[in-house]
Amino acid sequence: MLPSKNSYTDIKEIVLARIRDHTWPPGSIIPGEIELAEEFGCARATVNRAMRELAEDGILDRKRKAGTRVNKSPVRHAKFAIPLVRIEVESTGAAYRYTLLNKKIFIAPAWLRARLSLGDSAEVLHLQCMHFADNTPFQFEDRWINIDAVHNIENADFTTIGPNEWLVNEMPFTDVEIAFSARVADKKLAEYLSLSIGEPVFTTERITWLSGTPITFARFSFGRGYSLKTRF
Amino acid sequence: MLPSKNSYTDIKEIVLARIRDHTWPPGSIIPGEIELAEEFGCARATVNRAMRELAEDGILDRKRKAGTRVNKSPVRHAKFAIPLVRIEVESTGAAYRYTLLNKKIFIAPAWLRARLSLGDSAEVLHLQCMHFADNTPFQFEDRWINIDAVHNIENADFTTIGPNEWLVNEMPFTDVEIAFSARVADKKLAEYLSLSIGEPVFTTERITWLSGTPITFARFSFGRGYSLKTRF
DNA sequence: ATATGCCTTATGTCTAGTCATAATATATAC
DNA sequence: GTATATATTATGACTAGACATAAGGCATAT
Repeated sequence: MLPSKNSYTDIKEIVLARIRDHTWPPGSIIPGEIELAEEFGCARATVNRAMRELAEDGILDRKRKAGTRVNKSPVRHAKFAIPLVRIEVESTGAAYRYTLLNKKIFIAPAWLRARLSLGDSAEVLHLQCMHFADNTPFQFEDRWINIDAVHNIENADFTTIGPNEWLVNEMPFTDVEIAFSARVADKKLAEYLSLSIGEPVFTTERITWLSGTPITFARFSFGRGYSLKTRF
Repeated sequence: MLPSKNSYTDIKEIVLARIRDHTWPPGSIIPGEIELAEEFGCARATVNRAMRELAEDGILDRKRKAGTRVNKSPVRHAKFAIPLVRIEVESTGAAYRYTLLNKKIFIAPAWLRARLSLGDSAEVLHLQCMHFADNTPFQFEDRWINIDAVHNIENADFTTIGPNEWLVNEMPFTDVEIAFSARVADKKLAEYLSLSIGEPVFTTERITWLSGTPITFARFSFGRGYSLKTRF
């Protein structure tokens, strides 16, 4: 029986403390919600919220009937904000500028069909564009859009607004896959980003789907020294 | 007045749909929880949960009294799992092997003191180690630990268990900063990771604190072709 | 021994309230 | 006009219940 004042954040703290001092060692099952609610002198819903959030953070593993366990390998979850490039640039105080380099409709190449599970003759809109911060190259965007899946695509000219921003506003999506990697600058990329050939380039790739239908594949290549940060 | 069956996920869907079809354009204020609860025929708590989760996802911006607004720049949040290297390697089916390369106590160098806000004569334990997947280099770990902040550090020899795994099990932390970037392989790194000098290396850096006290700084350099993926 | 279905149980979700708190808007005092 | 106190209001947190659902375990029939 603990003192009266117990919020769900307090409960989270207590549970975390018990995990850290090995009262509840990794892999062990912890008492049920009802029992904990009694111990903490609060409603089960309050315990539930605390436990749910700890499970979302990867600290606990919950299963109906099976109960709640302390996660064996403390997989931490880092949350990254994925803002629009424009916002990201503007938030540094720099002026944002956008340029469309290429825009053309293709039959999807084999590698793209494989990535997006597209049919043999699927048409895609291929766009290449640059995002600048105070006129220094910030990001090169290489994007393919599945034309069949995106309504209204013919009404977008992408000369003033980037495909990312357009899609975010016009096109809903349900699933996203993001990958981060380090790549080598080839001739084209070096030229666009004012790099030397062979320089490392921080790259993110994104695929989005709308309930199973692939919408778009995009590769973002960042300028020299870019670093994606998060704190939590 | 909508049909009866309304869960908080349904409400999220409806709200998202209204944002996407511009019923509630970006920046606009949306009806209060009580009003929405009436419309959807459910309790305010249910609307609250839907709205809270949408706010956590960066879709909405909520403030007491001010009300709930559609976020102007739809900042999406990507969640990455940060597992232990060992688990990451083992999950690919490969055999994990760990080697300690160096272990020595130093007076913290200036750049580290600046990063961790350490005093002039603070002592740090510097460790370098390798993580292998099936005997191919997977990750090089370069780690500095603030000795004053970590109890029991003298009892850890780090020959069989990596510092990351040891710290996760022994040392609580409250704040983490993670940065991702692409770097160039220098001579040492190329040697450790079986790369050529100048090759791009995917790098993550991590700093952790325990309620304001810096615990450790670590830089992880990954082998060729590594890519950090997430899906949500 | 094995497969099927039922029962139990812990979590998941929900309701209809209450009280708390932060931020705005308004009224008041100077 | 400006600063300060006050009322209002929307979200935040919580309670004590309820029913839903998934999954483990047990009993039964084959």
